[in-house]
Amino acid sequence: MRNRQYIAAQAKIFKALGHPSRLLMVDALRDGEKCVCDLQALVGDDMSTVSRHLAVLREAGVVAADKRGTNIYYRLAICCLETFLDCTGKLVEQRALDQLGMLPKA
Amino acid sequence: MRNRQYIAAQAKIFKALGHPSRLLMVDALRDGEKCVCDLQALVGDDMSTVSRHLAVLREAGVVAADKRGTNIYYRLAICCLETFLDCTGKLVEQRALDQLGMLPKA
DNA sequence: TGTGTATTTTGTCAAAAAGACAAATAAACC
DNA sequence: GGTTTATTTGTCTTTTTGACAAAATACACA
Repeated sequence: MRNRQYIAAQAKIFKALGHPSRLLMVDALRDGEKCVCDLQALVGDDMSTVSRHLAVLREAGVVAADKRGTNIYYRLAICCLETFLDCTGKLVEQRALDQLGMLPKA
Repeated sequence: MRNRQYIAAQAKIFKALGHPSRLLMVDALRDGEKCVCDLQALVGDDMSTVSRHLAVLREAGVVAADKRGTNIYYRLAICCLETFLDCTGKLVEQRALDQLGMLPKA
């Protein structure tokens, strides 16, 4: 099923992951759920900015939240991230190595 | 290795995939390499727009290109896309179903 | 060499996203 | 009930992205 709407919804997921702060938070959530305050401390942005980023991730379906006590805890809602992050990580490393390999030419 | 630069480079990959036209092209490339003209026909955008999108994908390391004869052929440069697209696809489907389930409430 | 074809680059503009700050909300707890 | 704490929302400014058109490049081939 490769139609436009389907692709657009998938693109939304990728887009949500396509920001350093958001990816950093998502990456941290691999260790388990965290409250907004934890995530704020992690990325160091203004609280309102963090909240907005989290909203983007929620709307894309990447994370889910639930309130317990005083805090709101976020957790991953996407199961397969692990392998893909490993994969993109390898790609990043490979490209870094390739670029080192290119340097001698200059 | 979860540092900022590394995360940023990974975010760049996600960002590149986070556009409907780009994801559509990437998805099409799962079937094998295609020339720019094929991809342009596929997404239906202006040729210059397609070219820009391809540049984004290239710079993120998602695709690679080589010229043969008159045309430039693009292919996937990222191996693990298959499983992740299946996964995000399932997520999209699940969310669509969930939303249908929500409707009766309204 | 000249010509047509495929692709990329650049200019310009409109639209979307990010970030900062203040204000609002909500819920827990005294 | 009022205060504190955690989070979201409104609004504004700045930055980035995307689309289309026009110009430039590259290059195969007659």
